[in-house]
Amino acid sequence: MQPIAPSSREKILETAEVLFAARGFSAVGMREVADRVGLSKSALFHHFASKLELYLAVVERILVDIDARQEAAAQPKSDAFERVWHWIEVTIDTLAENPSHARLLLRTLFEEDDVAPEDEDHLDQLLAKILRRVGQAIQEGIDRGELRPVSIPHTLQSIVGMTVYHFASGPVGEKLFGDEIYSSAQVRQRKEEVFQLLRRGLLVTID
Amino acid sequence: MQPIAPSSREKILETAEVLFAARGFSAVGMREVADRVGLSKSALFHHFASKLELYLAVVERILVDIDARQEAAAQPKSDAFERVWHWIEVTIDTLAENPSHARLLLRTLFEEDDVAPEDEDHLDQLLAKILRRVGQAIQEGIDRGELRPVSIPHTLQSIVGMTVYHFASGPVGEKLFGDEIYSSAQVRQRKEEVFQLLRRGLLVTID
DNA sequence: ATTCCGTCCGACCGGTCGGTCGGTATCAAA
DNA sequence: TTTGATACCGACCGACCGGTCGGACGGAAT
Repeated sequence: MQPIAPSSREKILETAEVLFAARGFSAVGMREVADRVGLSKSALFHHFASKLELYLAVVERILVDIDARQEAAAQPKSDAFERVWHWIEVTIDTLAENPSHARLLLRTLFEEDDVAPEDEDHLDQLLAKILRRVGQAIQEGIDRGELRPVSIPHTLQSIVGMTVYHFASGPVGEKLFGDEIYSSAQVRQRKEEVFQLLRRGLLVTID
Repeated sequence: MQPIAPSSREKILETAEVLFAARGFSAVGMREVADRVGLSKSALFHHFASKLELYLAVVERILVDIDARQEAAAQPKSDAFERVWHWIEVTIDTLAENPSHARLLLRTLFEEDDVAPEDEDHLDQLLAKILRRVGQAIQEGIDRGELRPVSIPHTLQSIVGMTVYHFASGPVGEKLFGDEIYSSAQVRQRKEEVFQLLRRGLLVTID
């Protein structure tokens, strides 16, 4: 299913991502996507069999991107917390770079699945892979006595909440931070705040 | 605008809350709400001028409830962190009691406002009041030297992320916790995990 | 008995939704 | 030069959307 041609398909995906991220699946019409891309609505259905398929392709693209970025980030660290933090930092970077990722990700995390069983499974596996990577690092830290014996699922939820939600919180976030959530200074501070909170919260001994 | 009769209006609000929370504003039709309540669609428009007004009424109801619960929770605590934590605990209780609250709240937090300026302001003020209450308590703790000099907005975002997101995360949360997020045991553990993370993360000296 | 009002309904409106269909232009392989 | 596949379009479809309208029913006040 690759040789359909890259250019238009890619433009459709990018445009749809922004719209879906901003307003959600059902509030975005195929007509609107088509107009923004500069194609006819029929052309969209040439590239994607249905609206749902387009949506799933958008989500998968994001998950694959995050997974690849985490994978690419080498981790020669021996320190358990440093390894956990390294992955979190990479994820924060990708979320801060493109807010649409964060918003769309948050949607898929808490929205009821209207999804077909087949593709749902695929996306779930991608997501599980990303979470498992961080979860296992925490578990190893606990086993080695470096980290407190926290609940892995609960800690993952906290991490997701502190990262994905932060960069997805649109109007409210902008009200709290004055429209500068995504500025490099604010991103740096976000990292620092989360880092301190997690370090003190997770480590057994703080130096 | 009170003597419209409580019964039907209340049933509409409750039904709409569940639907809006599960699938969002645009994915829910007035016909569906009407059918679930057992009324005709026209009857809904008798009680609420438009779909948007119904949605705003649902959101306001939730915010007022949370605000009232926080207000009702007396806080004779002299300890700064205990006061902060007390409010967080109350909020966690209300979110855990009715998942629809958490989900709908999360939606309004990060979804773009399609809202009219007037009512938007009203809801924003309610939300700001709830956040300010916790924020000021943290600030006082910092001023008194009990809490680390953290960024108030960032800390608020972290708290929201750890509480609202957790109880709003539908399928993903259920996959992590085995369909028991809202069980009293899991809620208790959630409190404990968040408590430990915040206590160690915020306090200057941990005893 | 009449008036009035809150509550509710069925029928209907214009518009938009996701999706289909027949057809055209292009280009490469035969 | 024909064939076939890719990319695209305009016109169209049935279903459904939020919202309106005129009227029916019942109880309370006059």
